[in-house]
Amino acid sequence: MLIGELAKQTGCDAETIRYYEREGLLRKPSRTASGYRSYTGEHHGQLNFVLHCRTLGMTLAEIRTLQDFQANPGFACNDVNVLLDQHISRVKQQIEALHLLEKQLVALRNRCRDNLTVGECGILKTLASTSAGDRCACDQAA
Amino acid sequence: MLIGELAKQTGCDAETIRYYEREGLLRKPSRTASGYRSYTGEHHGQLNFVLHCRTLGMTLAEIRTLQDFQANPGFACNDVNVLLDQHISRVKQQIEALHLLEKQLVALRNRCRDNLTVGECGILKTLASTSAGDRCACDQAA
DNA sequence: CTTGACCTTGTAGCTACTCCAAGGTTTTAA
DNA sequence: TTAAAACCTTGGAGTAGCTACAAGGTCAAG
Repeated sequence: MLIGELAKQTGCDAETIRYYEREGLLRKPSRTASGYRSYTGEHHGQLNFVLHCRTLGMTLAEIRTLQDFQANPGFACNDVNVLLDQHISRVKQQIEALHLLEKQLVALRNRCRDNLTVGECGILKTLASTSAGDRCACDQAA
Repeated sequence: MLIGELAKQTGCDAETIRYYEREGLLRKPSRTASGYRSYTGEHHGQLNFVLHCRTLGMTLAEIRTLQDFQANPGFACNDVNVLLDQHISRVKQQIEALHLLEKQLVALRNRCRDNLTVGECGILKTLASTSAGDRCACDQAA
């Protein structure tokens, strides 16, 4: 199977597949006589593992860690649980930060319900007037 | 005021201040005889505006747009409202995606409540077995 | 035998910084 | 007076996770 076919089957861009190979997340495939990458079902499975982890928001480093676990089936899987728990709590933090952010944005938005000029706009006034000390801890939110 | 002083007053790193200047978000300050940047209260206010927008998760491009509005006080501020509304709906989408993500992660985590070996771990099995077609639309979540 | 669809490598771009090196300036202390 | 510490300068590289492009090689169909 050439890279285009694997890309089609997995829904992953061919450039991204090459990128994952460079990053060591995908075993290097054999090559055809003309140098084209030639993939097997095993590569397909490995790529799906990576893609699945990515949709769950894991970083490439985390995925690499999970792959290391996979390579050592006899080890205790507690570390897998820990990794996942950390990831979950990170997601929870993000959600919380975004909720706070949303509240602030809606409050800001409510400062200009009318159709005024930019000079009178409560939103821009608020953004300009607030001092840096009032900034909240939601920097991580974005 | 030199850059270090402005950094201290605003809580913004000096390198970031120089970066904002390069990116056109901060007016270029005058220089001392020895070439040091010399800031005024106006710069202080402008930087605070940028920082405040950043804590609200706005991109630098959005902030530039808002600054353009500021420069034209006579214009209708409706576009400001639109920009903010778009930003709010983006944040809402992110929150939703993260909620979905969290649910999936917790479900995944529940596949291994015991202390098994990696080979028996339900988490890795699930991650490996799920096909790409099952991937959800939460890619934007991270 | 040429057109088009594929593949290759290498490099640069994206966001919003952050860090570093190599050097100039200013202040402070011995 | 001089030396060290604490500033400042520019330019360039690195971060994550791709994405896009250029310049070229390969292959099947018409």
